[in-house]
Amino acid sequence: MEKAYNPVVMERRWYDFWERRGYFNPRGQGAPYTILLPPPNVTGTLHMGHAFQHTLMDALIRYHRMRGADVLWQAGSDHAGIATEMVVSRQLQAENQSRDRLGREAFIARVWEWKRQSGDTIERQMRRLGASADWTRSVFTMDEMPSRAVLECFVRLYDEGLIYRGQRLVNWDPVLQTAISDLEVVNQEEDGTLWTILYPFADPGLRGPDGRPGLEVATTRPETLLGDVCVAVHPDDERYLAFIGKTLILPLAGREIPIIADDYVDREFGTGCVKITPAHDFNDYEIGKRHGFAPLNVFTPQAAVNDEAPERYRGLDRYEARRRIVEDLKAQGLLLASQPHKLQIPRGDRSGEVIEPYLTDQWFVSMQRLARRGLDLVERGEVRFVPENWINTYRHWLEHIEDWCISRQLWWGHRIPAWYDRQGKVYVGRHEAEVRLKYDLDETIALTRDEDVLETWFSSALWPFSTLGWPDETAMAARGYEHRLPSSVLVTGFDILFFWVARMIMMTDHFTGRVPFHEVYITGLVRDKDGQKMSKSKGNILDPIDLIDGIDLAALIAKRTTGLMQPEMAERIAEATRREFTDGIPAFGADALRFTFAALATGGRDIKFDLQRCEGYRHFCNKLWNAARFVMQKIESGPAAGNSGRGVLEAGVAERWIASRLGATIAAVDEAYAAYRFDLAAQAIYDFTWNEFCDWYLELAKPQLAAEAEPDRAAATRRCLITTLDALLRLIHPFMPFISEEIWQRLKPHLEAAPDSLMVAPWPAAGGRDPEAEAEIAWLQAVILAVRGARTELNLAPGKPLPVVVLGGSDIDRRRWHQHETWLCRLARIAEATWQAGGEPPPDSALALAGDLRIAIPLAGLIDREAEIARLGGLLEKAEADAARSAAKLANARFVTHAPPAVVEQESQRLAQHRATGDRLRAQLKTLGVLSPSDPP
RNA sequence: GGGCGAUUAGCUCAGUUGGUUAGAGCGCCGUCUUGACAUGGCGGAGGUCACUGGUUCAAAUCCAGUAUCGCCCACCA
Repeated sequence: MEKAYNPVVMERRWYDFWERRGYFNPRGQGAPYTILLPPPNVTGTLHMGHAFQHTLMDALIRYHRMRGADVLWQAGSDHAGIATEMVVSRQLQAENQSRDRLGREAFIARVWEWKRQSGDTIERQMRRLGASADWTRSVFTMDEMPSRAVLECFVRLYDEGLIYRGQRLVNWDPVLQTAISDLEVVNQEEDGTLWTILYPFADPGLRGPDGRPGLEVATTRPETLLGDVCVAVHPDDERYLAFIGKTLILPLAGREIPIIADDYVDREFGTGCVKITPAHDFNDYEIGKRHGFAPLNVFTPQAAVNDEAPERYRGLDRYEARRRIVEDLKAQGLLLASQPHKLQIPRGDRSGEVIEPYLTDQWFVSMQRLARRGLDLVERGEVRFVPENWINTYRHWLEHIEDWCISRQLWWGHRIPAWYDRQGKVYVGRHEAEVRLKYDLDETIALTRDEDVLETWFSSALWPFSTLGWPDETAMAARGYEHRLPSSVLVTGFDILFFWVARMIMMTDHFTGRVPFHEVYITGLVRDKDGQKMSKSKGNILDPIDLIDGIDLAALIAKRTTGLMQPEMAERIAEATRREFTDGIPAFGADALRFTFAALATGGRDIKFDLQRCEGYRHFCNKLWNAARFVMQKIESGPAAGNSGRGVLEAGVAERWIASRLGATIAAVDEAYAAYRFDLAAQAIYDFTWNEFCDWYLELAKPQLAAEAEPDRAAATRRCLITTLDALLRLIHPFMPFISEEIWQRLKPHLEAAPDSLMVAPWPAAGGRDPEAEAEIAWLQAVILAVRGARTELNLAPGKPLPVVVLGGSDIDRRRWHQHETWLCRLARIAEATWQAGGEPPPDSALALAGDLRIAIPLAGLIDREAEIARLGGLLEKAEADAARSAAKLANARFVTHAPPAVVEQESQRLAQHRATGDRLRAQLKTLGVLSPSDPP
């Protein structure tokens, strides 16, 4: 084996090997275990969030595959309507072309072309990460199979009355010119102005509460004034009681509008008078409805003023109209005040544009009934969230859900299966022929199909069963519908809990009567090392591929600064990047990256991604690599004991110990997987590998391998090296598939009845513990650590073997010492040990304490007396403080009577131990000439 | 305005039902080119567990409140 771990050459080797052998496909045996890949959008490339989630999914998939399950990781991708249209539109713009000039058909052809060339990017990246998804079953949301499910569901929901079409106020993006759902609107607090406008009374004789000839109305959107239908006050507001039912003259428009009472109005805010514009505000829409006012729409779809408004304002953009209206009001003396005001601005999550409430015809899914079921299923535990507190968020949303606007005025997506006759009557069916048949329409009636498409999340909501061939029975049988639904677990981010998870639960239940998955593991967000959200505009994105392969500084800066929405940020981003990555990013390899993600995945909270962590796990790979190299050298240098009972019996205490520790580690890892605690699993593996296998077992093995006089022992040791490394590699494989396979393939010739690949090798069983061996080695470690500690603290040459005198101790200590003398001498660098039954240690010696043992290191002339006195003094101080604390506890009668006997017993043993330690230290100090260092406590 | 979460070593985080002297990695200090590994070995320093009060024999852990930060939801013009 090469001396250093090198991921770059190695990781290329294995992926094709696995895939060619069909290991990614279900094997058709065992209990089903299924994960649906949240289909990534075809717009982009893999980002850190994907890599994180994919790592966890792949770990689960590989783990369960090794445990013998019939595993399917269902791959796929999403057409991502708006996002993809935007990407392609931007490309067209760069070519001086446009969507509208191209026309619907040509545009869609163009998007398909983009999809084909970019759709593979994510898959390629996932392969680099080692994702063992079944690519042969990969599904795209606009493929024929899922599209059939979309049609079917739409038609059924319509026929059941759960889908309806209607004119409603919706969130409208005036730039993209499409409706979007509530969830696609993000409210941001921004600076604005609150204007106070005087609406004059129609009756010139009237005076308002402050003596003015009208009512003062506060608004943040004066341009919508043109669409006002009334002014509302609170029914109990004494200031305005007298005016309810009177009328006002709408400024600039000159229309007469009434004053009404509605308890929606907050008397404390502004002037207590609210202008009501039903066509341009969601609340006003409701008030208008309550009081029988028809909405008056004064905007075009582009959010310019339309012909309903006075001529002076027609055609003006909404902001231009605002400016002009404020100006005109001021000129007429009707603008009473304007003050800075913070307000929530609704923006489209994709376009970033300010969203208009806008009156249009759209398709909706009626949510009440579906939501009740969706909530019920989770409340009853049929779908379980991990961490479970997400149920609160889920519940709150479903309890306050509004009907879902599913139509989009776009071209890229599933076209709505609705047709209209000349009178605008709507007919819904799977295709035109079915519609004619269903509604008895002959050929003389011209039908035109609805121009709109369904929003992306509609098809996503059906994903758990549309990928299984539903509703086509043949396809369902072929795809294993019966045992793949529900899937085992969904791994996804909280950001799409409503967009996707909730809707899948509702739709899957509605159409199949099943839940889509048993568990939802909700991951946190991957943030940068300072906790900032990673985004292109902040310039702090990391491409997972760059962590795997490495990237130089120039290329990284180029990547971060090209294609920015705000090019002026480029210099600042470049500067920050230079500061953080002076030498670019080194190649960490996919395994180290994956292990980092696993180690950071603590119970669903956001993770700050720190390169140093990744570097640490690359070192871990190197450690593993070198441990394997050592094992390979040793097992190739002589025979190994067989797997027979005899070999096991020959195993020494070190072998029994490492087997016991391995068993405990496997149990811990199993437990961690069951609880989705990837961090704990990674920790257990890391700890075992480094701190037990490498630091102790390999060191204990060395003298056994070198003992030529004991060939059986060496053979048993070789056997143990083989079995432990084998099990360890299996344990590591779900997190680090490449390095584990690479090493395992080299180990394979030494294994009996091994499969072709580690990937399909069985998961190791968590064997029983061996308390006797654990106690024995714990004793050994305590002695070695005590001697080493004393040596270094006294600045004794670390390499030089020293003679020691051992005092005290029990028969067991004595037996253990003699039995393990080889190890003690080697690992603690002891030249020779002399046992002394009792009495004083040699003068001028240092003392190491391990349990009841006193180990004196006589070093006349070499020892720094003052240093040793200081060291022992420190230890004594601590022993006395500990003893005092225990004594105080035991002196407390309430403790002795209330605490469980075991705890009291433990405490008194502790006290005895501390006192004994103190006595020994005092005795030792006395031999160094320190008289009565302190009185016993 | 509601809801959720966080606050533990210089940094990033563990700490399961209350019970040794609160742990890990990274970083830091000292030391060692010993035959798997300097991407390493050995040893070490470093914490009033945000704050206040309460429950308890015993609190990082349970309860109440406070502070700071973050996220989600929400119709104050």
